[in-house]
Amino acid sequence: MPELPDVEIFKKHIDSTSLHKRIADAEVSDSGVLENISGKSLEKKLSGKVIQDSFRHGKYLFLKLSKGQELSMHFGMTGFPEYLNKDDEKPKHVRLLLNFEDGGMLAYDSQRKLGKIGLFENHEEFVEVHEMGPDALDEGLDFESFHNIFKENSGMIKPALMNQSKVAGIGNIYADEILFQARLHPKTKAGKLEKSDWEKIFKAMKNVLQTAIDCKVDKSRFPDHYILTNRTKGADCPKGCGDKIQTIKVSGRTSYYCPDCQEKK
DNA sequence: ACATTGACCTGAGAGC
DNA sequence: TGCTCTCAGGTCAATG
Repeated sequence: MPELPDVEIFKKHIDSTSLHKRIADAEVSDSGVLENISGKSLEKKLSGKVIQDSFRHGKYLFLKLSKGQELSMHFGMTGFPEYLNKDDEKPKHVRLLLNFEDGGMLAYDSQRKLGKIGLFENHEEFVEVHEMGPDALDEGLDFESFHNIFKENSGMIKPALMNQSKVAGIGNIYADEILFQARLHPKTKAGKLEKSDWEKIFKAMKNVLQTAIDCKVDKSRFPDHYILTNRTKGADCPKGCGDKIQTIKVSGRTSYYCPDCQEKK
């Protein structure tokens, strides 16, 4: 589930519950999710630190700790953070637990362990090392720079949008939504797109991602004309064109689209 | 350079 | 109820 809007909601959750709290101690219950550090050493580095700030870049979240370093969190397909009060029941697959001095806790849960936690100097360095593109909602990412990133691309549009080294934050669900709103078939070759198509994609990208955040990624709040509210094969096209939603594999991932609204170029 | 496939992990849901 | 099969919102490496 965690694409850019989900992670932004995670960030807000952490900001409102865990910011400025001091970690009394940390428990790594599965070091399989650690990226560049051992469980013991991460526990040691975390204890006594205060979470001073948080940042998001694409699907990654960073917690800035007192005395420097930042804890990076990626959530894979099934991960999420959850703040807990003393007697709250813990989620099922906690891999890292931060115990705050005040008795509260911040859990990092990841059922499938596809996410990663690490400790880095700062998120700017992290983004560089991982060769990530600009965040999709970065205000500095205007249409010109967006167009420049993609215009030479020769592959299909959907995998290009999901490529984190071009623009960071878009995954399978939101790529489908962006292309549905821009009325472009997911297999369209990027090279065939005109500037006006890129403008549509750019607008749809900013709009869809921001809307998802404003809706707190709660499906029931999304606009009716969004495809992700009824991601079902054979469902009626939410634009009311009369056609039915179909699925197709695009670079290994299932894509939902409307054959009538999203004609292939 | 790009597309495709499988691997990484685990669990939910469908079908029998 | 229990078994097997398929699928899942992410990424990475290997192969064609």
